[in-house]
Amino acid sequence: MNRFLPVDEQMHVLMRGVDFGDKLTYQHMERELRERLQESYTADRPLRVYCGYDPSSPDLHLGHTISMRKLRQFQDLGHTVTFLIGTFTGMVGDPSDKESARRQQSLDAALHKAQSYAEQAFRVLDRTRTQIRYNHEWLGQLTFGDVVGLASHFTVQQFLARENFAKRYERGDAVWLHEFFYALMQGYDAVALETDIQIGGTDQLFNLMAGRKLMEAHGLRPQVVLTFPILEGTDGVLRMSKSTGNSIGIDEPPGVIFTKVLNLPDSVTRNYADLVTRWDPQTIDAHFTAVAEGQLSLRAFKQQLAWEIVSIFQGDAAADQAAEDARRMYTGQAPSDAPVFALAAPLPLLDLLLESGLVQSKGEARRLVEQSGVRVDGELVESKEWILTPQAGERVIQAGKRKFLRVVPA
RNA sequence: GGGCGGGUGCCCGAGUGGACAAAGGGAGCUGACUGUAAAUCAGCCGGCUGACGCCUACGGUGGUUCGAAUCCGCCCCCGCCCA
Repeated sequence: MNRFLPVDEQMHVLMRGVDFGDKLTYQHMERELRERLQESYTADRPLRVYCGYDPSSPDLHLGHTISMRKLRQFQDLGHTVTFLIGTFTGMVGDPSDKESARRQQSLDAALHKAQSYAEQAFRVLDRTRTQIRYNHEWLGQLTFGDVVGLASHFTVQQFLARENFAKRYERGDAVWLHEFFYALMQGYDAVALETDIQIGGTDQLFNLMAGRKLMEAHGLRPQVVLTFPILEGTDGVLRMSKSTGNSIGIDEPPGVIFTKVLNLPDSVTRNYADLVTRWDPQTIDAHFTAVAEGQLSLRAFKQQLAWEIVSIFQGDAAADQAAEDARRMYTGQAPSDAPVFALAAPLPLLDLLLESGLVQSKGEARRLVEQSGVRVDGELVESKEWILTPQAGERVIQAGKRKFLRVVPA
């Protein structure tokens, strides 16, 4: 009795969403994947699959989860998955997605962020079947001679052909030598892990291919690479990234995730539905057809999308609560997770806003009132002189559209 | 090592002795409109203050001056080019 599903069934699951810029590459990789799966099936040996994540921020966001969900599929099909944390590569910073050089960080800083990465990863991955590795373990061991050896497999022209480097080079901006090393490092990860398959975003193709080249140079069979589309950020313009402030973290409060999804530009809803949800392509098509034909409002669809996304990472109950809170906020009521402020003695409203953290300074509080942005129990505050006195029951302060505070007697 | 150009508020960027908390843009915030979106319009956008005003701020430091982001000395950092 074989523990693996038939190759065709595995292929059906695994190739879903795969995206290469080039048709020929797609065909090659599809063929190679099929071969490997067949060998795995015949030999009853699981494939080694990995994806690397650089800890540039302490939190994983939806963009990370695309490849993670693919890893999960490999796990569910019985293969061996390595969640690789780029503690070493993270110090250098991947230049792939940047037109300007990224700032470097220390190993300590990278390790610190790696901790929460590993923990958050299990919102998607199966903890019992995941190996977590850190690439400083082997990259930190390489000698200068080793590095020269790795570098000798590439030409400067190959790097300068990359659009991001070419642009900077033409503009006269700095292209640092160590940025070239990034691809070597990631490529060497594949060597060190002796991997069968590496997955990543479409922007990672060059780095993944570098892995193939280096594996061959080390007498290993080159890995199969699979790339997937990039998730747009909440601004609908740039790719999702914590540093550009357009990300949705999977560990954020459910209500925050929910409203962030609701507020996505219409233009990216398809991108999110395709890449983040658990829905199959037919379901997604059906939804968008319904929207196009006016049977489903895009707004209602976004509600479903938001619920789905919260549910994936935090469960159905959290999603239900987030949906309810979104509705309450829309009608001017405090959401369930609004902070509570215990009022012991009479306090000017401006001070209350400041002390509760709703605003950053008293000037901001003043401005907010002047601009008709503050309500107490739904009633617009027109005077900056308001003083709140403790009284029985809960009162709701609203500052702007989104910030709520519940005031209760101390 | 040499030549040249830079370091300004969250970001970009103007400003070369007073009218500068510092043009303009972006981001952000509030309001109107709207679909809880986008776009658009209006306002706000260092801190304290009811306000006058005060404090902090233009890489660091020390000067010149009634007065400096602006001038001078020293220091730190960065970019391009040449070697």
